[in-house]
Amino acid sequence: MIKDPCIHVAYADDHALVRTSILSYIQNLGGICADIEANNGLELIKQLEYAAKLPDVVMLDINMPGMDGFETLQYLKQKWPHIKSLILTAFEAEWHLIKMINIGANGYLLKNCNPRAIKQALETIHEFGFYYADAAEEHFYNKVQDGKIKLPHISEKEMEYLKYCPTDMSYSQIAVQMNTTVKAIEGCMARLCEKLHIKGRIGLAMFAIQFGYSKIDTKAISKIAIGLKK
Amino acid sequence: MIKDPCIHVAYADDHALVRTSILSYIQNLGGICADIEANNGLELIKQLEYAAKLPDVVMLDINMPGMDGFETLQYLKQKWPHIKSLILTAFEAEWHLIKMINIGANGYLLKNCNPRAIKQALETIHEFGFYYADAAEEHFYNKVQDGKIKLPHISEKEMEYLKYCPTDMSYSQIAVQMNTTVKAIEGCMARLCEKLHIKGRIGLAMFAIQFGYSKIDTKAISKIAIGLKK
DNA sequence: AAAAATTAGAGGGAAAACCCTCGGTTAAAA
DNA sequence: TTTTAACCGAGGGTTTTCCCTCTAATTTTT
Repeated sequence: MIKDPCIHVAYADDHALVRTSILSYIQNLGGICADIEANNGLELIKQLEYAAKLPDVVMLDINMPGMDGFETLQYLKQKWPHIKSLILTAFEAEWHLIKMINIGANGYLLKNCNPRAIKQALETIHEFGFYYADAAEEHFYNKVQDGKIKLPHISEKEMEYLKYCPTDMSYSQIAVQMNTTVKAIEGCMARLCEKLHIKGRIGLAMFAIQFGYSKIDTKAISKIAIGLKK
Repeated sequence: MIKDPCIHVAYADDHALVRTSILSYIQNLGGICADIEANNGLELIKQLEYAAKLPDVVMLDINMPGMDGFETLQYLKQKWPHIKSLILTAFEAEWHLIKMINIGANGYLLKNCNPRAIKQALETIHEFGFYYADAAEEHFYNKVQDGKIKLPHISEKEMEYLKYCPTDMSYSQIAVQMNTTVKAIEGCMARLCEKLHIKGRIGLAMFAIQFGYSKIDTKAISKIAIGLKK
């Protein structure tokens, strides 16, 4: 059997223009072959199931509609543990990085990185199984792996509260939705504030938005603010 | 003089990997020549000032550190009115679109568009001065131009309030920062709610974040939530 | 099985945010 | 110029949120 000199990659990102461009860019750099691209995690998984040849490395965006990067990586690691992964994301948040390391990401790259870094990342991951941008990141990675840096655990109720948090609903309305009492919501909120070292509902709302516990419909809020219906 | 068959473009986007990839992609499509790229508006303008030849079309991202797409376009239209512009943004918000049309953008394209659309957009803008993705967008564009769709006016005080809105500061603290009283803040908030058809401070906070009236430091909130210092 | 920790929820009081009305000022329009 | 309209801020009352304490249930450790 002849050794394939090419690293085969797949890439899931909802920004088609960005996705196609990046794939075309890295293919032009040579040594890399882009076989599969998808708009979100679910699409990617479907394609992998029917693929003649699984990719060596999967590149994943975090924010995607339908199935996001976290869920997708979780599924991939469970179904095809040997496939390597590179997270490609737009914003710098240790929360995301830690979460991804815990799930088992093999590399993590920001979209504002030096363009040449992506080829190196893919090659390093393919060869050694890991990619660090620098020594500091490697140090951080090791600490997370050793359990020295942990994400606070967020319970089901708390997640549900976070979902309603960046909303114009009052606690009594949220209580109805969550089938509980105002007092329960207040407790939920107080505990979250404590474990996240965040002060007040607005802070929690920002947290929820930034880290994907809640989404806001940009398009809708835009229309409301302009005064168009719906 | 020989006619230059190539459309010269410049592109400002803080995501270097995305920027380089997209420029490389469109150059490969042919007929387009990428001369200048920058991390933000200020960098772009500096480069344009010393450029031997100004580009035909400038592509702009909206969210950029330092100088964002709005400020940049405003400056460009005032200094070099003949340069055409194409806004390239990740998220769909009529608010942004209207603002850009008002400033004088020649085209507006989402990053999740069909990759081929970008070449067409650049060519159409270069030739005719405008690009619409479809008839609906053209219709919308005309309505904005005719003043049939307007953005509510936001006063200085209101903008300042919006800046502090997605914050854990209480109104009394904000009042100190803004050198005014709690009552003034409350009035400010009530008027904003009315003109934006938004209910409550949290809603306004979401609005402020989404439309660039305030920024949150993702990195900082992430560290706080994990419990690391700073 | 006892002890400790985690999670959930209630009470009550203090503080902050919200709502409605109104007067005064400035700026634009008739 | 008179009228309109937008902007800013105050008063006062209501609702919501926040904070502190305490109890109960469940889970984990020892």
